[in-house]
Amino acid sequence: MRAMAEQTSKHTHVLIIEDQHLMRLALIHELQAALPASIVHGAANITIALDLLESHQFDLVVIDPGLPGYDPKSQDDRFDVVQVVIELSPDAIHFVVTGSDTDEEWEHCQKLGVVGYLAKNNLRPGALVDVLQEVAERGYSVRLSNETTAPPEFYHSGLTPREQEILGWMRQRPSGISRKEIYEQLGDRFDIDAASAEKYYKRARAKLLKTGLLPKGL
Amino acid sequence: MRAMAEQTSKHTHVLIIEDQHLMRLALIHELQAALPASIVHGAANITIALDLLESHQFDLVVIDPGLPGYDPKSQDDRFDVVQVVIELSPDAIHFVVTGSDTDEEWEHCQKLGVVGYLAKNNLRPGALVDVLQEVAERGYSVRLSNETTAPPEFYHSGLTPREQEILGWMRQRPSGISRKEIYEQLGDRFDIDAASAEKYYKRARAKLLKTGLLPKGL
DNA sequence: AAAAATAGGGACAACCCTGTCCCTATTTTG
DNA sequence: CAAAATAGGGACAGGGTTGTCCCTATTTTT
Repeated sequence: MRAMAEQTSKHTHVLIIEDQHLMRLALIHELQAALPASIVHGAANITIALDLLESHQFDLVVIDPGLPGYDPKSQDDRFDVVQVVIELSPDAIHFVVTGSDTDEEWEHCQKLGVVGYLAKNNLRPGALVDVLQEVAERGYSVRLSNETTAPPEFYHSGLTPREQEILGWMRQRPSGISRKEIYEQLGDRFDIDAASAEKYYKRARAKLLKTGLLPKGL
Repeated sequence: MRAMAEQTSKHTHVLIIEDQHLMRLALIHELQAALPASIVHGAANITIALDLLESHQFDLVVIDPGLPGYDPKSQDDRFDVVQVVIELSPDAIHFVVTGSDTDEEWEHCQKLGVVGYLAKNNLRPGALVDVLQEVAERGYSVRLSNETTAPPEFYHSGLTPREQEILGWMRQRPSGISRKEIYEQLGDRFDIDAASAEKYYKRARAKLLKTGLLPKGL
């Protein structure tokens, strides 16, 4: 009485192949945020990945070719992983995520069937929605390594995520822009009232003041 | 009227230097979980890091030596980053987190003053508490790369974190162990009632059944 | 066959986060 | 000076998560 049609649901089935545990978890979270109705599987090594590929059918597979057991300096080894995975999931679309990206590797991966090539370096929270959309529109998406000018981050254990987020944006306020304008931008961005954004900022500020520590830019 | 004593609070001040955004975020979360009363700063590149090191005093600095602008194949470049950071924060303890660890690099880092050397490969969620304790007890902690036998992971967008967690543990149940025993272990581990753990598992199961998808091991 | 384990629920309080609205001083800007 | 912006709050509803307790069938074990 086994159910034959296991892929009847409307969910997107995703597989993440990545040996760094924290990165794999982060990618899983990113994927779930980008694809609200999704089921995401994680594989820490190629053995598990092959098992899952044989027993499930995926719509999207994300591969980090830098797996243990393969020589990280050997391009052939890296491509082997990608090629095997693609052969086992011919109907899925495939992304490669890597810490050491090169233009040549992307070109080679593209020939193997990869449509997304993303440097870990250039993969920010929330960026996957853009990547997915770009793939849908243009057929591929490439984000090579990029020395970013990200502002310093500040995390206080007493703040809620919203407060953290609002505070992060406020700390990037360019001179000449009033806070009020930021509140409006934030309200627009998060689809909340500007007054609410203001409230969050004030509460965050109050918390930091109480503990005697708020960053320079207020 | 500037406040001179900025480090009066009881909080632990942490700096994470890591160029991969998702990994940096993950490390920040891990640190906040491991050090409940902590203030964590993140730096995506060495420039920001140096700025922060000059303007703040840290208790713990976590460094990924594989920063852009440095030749990843050059050991000298990697050590340079570590050395400069240590010189600018002589009172802090220093961890190195890297995707490409070697025994020799650890030995060299140790001479520079590093007390924690962790392969990203071998850094699981929650592991930092153990690392911190080991450092406190033995003075150092090393976790070199390790081809782990992690079980496959399964994430469904409709499950709460607790349900996700309980389900993850339940899926690893060895044969011969009853679910009830797992409930008791979980209750012990999360400091909740075994009955609550059972409840979470059942609810998770119900949700998966409703969408027509539950992993093989029930 | 009796006992234990399991499936599949309902009800409920407590808590936190979110989001909205409203208020008054004080400071800065035009 | 007058107007706008900012600091620093209070109150409150709604929602989700957590955690506890309780219930009845069905299945498995002993």
